[in-house]
Amino acid sequence: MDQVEIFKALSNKTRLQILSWLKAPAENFPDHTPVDFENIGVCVGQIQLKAGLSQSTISEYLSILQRADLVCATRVGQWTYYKRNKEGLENLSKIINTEL
Amino acid sequence: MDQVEIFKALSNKTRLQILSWLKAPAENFPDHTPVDFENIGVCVGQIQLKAGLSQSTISEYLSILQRADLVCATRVGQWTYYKRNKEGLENLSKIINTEL
DNA sequence: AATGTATATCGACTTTTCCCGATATACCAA
DNA sequence: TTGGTATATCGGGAAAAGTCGATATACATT
Repeated sequence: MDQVEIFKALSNKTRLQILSWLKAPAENFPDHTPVDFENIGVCVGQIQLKAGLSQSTISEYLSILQRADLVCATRVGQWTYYKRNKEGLENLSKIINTEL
Repeated sequence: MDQVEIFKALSNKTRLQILSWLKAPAENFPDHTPVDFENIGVCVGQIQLKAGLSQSTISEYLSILQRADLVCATRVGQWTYYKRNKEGLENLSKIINTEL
């Protein structure tokens, strides 16, 4: 993954918020249907509701975050659940600590 | 400093390169006039030469990095020397490790 | 098969970023 | 004070990102 694309993914207030929300899904999505979102994540609709932007925008934002390896997606039925990508975030941390 | 602005500053190939060059100025700017650039940094002209973009572009890029607290500037005579901002980079690392 | 719900993709418009050349400013040297 | 060098700022045109509504796709239910 191109480093620039990682930072581009993070240079948007809403996308940064999404990532921070996904760090603590239970606190940030208390109304989420009780699937095991600590493991599979939060569905697009809940994120959209919280973000207050259009469905299409949030869907695109999530795929930008996914392309940057910052979140990962799991499709279950008609829902797509997104959660933090731990490895991608650790990789980012390493980039900052060793290359910049 | 707004977090988004920090990531925006980093979402450009040239600006990322500048930051990585400034991590090891002695290796990356061997032709630099022997001022103590480990301490005060590298002047704009040398960075511009290495980046291969126009003077105005590099000057602007450096001020974007400075506004994001990623580099700091020292004016000496007609030169402005830029170096890494250690604190700003540590702060960024902390943001990623604790908030994302 | 028909309908309903969740998400993804498309087309368009607006705002922001990229990057330049030209000009301004600051400093130095003769 | 005149001219030279280094950097900063300004104005602009092209490209990319932000964001939407409309539409497509995928799946579930009847």
